[in-house]
Amino acid sequence: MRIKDQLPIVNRLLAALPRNEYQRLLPKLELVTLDFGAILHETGSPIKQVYFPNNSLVSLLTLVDERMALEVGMVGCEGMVGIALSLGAKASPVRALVQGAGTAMRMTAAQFSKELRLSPRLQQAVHVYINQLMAQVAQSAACNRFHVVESRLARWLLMTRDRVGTNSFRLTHEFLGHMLGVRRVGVTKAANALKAHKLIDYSRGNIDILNGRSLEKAACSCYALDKKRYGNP
Amino acid sequence: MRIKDQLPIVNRLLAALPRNEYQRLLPKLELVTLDFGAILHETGSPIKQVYFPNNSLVSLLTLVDERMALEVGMVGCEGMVGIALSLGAKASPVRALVQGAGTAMRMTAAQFSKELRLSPRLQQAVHVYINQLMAQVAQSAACNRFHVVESRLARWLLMTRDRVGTNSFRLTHEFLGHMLGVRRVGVTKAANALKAHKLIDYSRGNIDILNGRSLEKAACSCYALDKKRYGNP
DNA sequence: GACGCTCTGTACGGCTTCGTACATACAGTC
DNA sequence: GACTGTATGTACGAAGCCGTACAGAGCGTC
Repeated sequence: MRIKDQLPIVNRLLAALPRNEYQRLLPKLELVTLDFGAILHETGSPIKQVYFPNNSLVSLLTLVDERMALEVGMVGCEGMVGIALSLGAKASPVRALVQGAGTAMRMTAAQFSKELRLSPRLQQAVHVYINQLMAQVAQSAACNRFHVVESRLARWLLMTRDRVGTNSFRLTHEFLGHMLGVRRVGVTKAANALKAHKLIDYSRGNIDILNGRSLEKAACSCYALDKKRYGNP
Repeated sequence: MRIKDQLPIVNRLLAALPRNEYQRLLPKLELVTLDFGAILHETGSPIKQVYFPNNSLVSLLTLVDERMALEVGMVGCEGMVGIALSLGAKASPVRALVQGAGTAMRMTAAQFSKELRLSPRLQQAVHVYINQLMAQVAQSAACNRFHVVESRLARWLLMTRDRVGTNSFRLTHEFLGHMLGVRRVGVTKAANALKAHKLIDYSRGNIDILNGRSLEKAACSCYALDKKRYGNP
C-alpha cells in the first residue's frame, strides 16, 4: 500500500552526505548481501567491518546468562552497525544479528576509522545517528520494563515494517521471543490475540501486517516516539 | 572500610586528560554543588550546561506515560552529563536527576562544544565514555527485563556505592522505586529481605551497606559487568 | 503416503509484580 | 508531650509471565 514499497531503499546515513563526500566513499564501500541469522558483531569481539544497511535490518542484542537475549536496538537504512568503532572502541558491546535479509554497504574497520578522521561531515552524520540510537536504546529499556508483550510485539512489528519497507516478513515466534526477551509461548499468545483482531496474520514463519493503522493503536506509545525519531534522523 | 572512602573524588574523565589540556580547561570549568533531586536536564529540553560529577551522582531516566520512570544509566566521577551535546544534538534524550548530592564541574554548552572542537584528546575521552555508557544502558535494559527486584536493588546499591565512595546514603524506598521502575512496596519487600540477611540496614531514608561482599552475591551478574566497566574506563 | 522436522496451539501450577488500601513507626515542631 | 507529616510494614486479589510439557498442523523428503 505504501509508496515506498516500490522505491529501492538505500542507506540514508550515507545518502545524506554531500554528493562529493559520498562519491569519495563509494569506492571504499562494498555492496554485500546479509543473510538472515548472520552475526555481524559478537559481544566483546573486535569489529572487523562496519555495515550500512540498505533494505536489510540488523538487531542489536544484549545477552544475559548465556541463555536470555533481548533486543536493545534496531538498525535499518537510517543508521550503521559498528558505532562503537567510531567511539574509539575496538570491540562491540552488543551482538549484531541480521534480522531481515537484504543488502548493505560494508567497509573495513580500518578504512572506516580513516574516513572518519578525514571527513567531518561523515563524523557528524555518525554522531547524530549515535544520539538517535542512544535514545532508542533508552526507550526500549523502559518499554521492555513497563509494557505488556502484546503491545511490544505490535511495536516491534511496526518498527520492522518501517525499516524493511514491506508488510510481510519471515520470522518465527521462537525468534521473536529472543527479540522481546520472552518465551516462545508468550509470543504465540500475543500474536494470536493480534491475529484474532485481524491486525496481523501469520503461519509457519511468515508474518503479514494486515492493518497497520489499527496495529499502531495496539502498540504502546513507544512506537510513536520511534516513528518520529526514524522519520527525522 | 575502603581506602577510597578517604580520598577526595574528582572527575576521572577530566583528570585523565594530559596535564596541559586539563589546565587549559580548568578556567572554563566551574565547581558547583549539586543538590539532591535537582534536574540537570529534562527530556527533550535544550542542554544549557554540561556536568562532570566529582563525588556527586546523577541518574539518567526514561519517562513513560508521565507516571512511570526507569533509570537507564548512572553517571558518577567516571563520566559526564550531557553527552548528547557532543553528538551534535541540542536536546537531551533523557532526564538527568541528581541522585547523590555532591560537587561537579560545570561548563556552558557553548564553551563545551568549542573545547570539544579544539581538543582531540577531550573528544576522544568523551567518545570512550559514550561507548561505556551505551554499554551500561544496554546492560541495564536487559537487567530490568530479566532480573528480580531484590537482585536489581542489590546491584543498584553497589553501583551507587562505587560511585559516591561511601557505604551509606540517603534514599527512600519511594525514590528507589522510581529508579528501578517498581512500586514503593516492591522496594520495601526487597529491601526487607536484604535487611533480614544483614546485608544492608535502613531507616527513614538512610541506607547502609553492612556487608558489601555478600551484597555482591545477592546482586545479579550485571553488577560484576558494571564493576569491570567502571574500573577500566 | 508415511515419515520427520519445524512451527504453532494449549494447558498447568507457580512465581513475581501490580494496584490498592490501611496500619504502624519515627522525627521534627509547637 | 501532643500533633503532623513522612517513611516503612503488611495485606489482598488480580494480572502477567515463567517453566515445562505435550498435542496438533503444515511442509519437505524419501
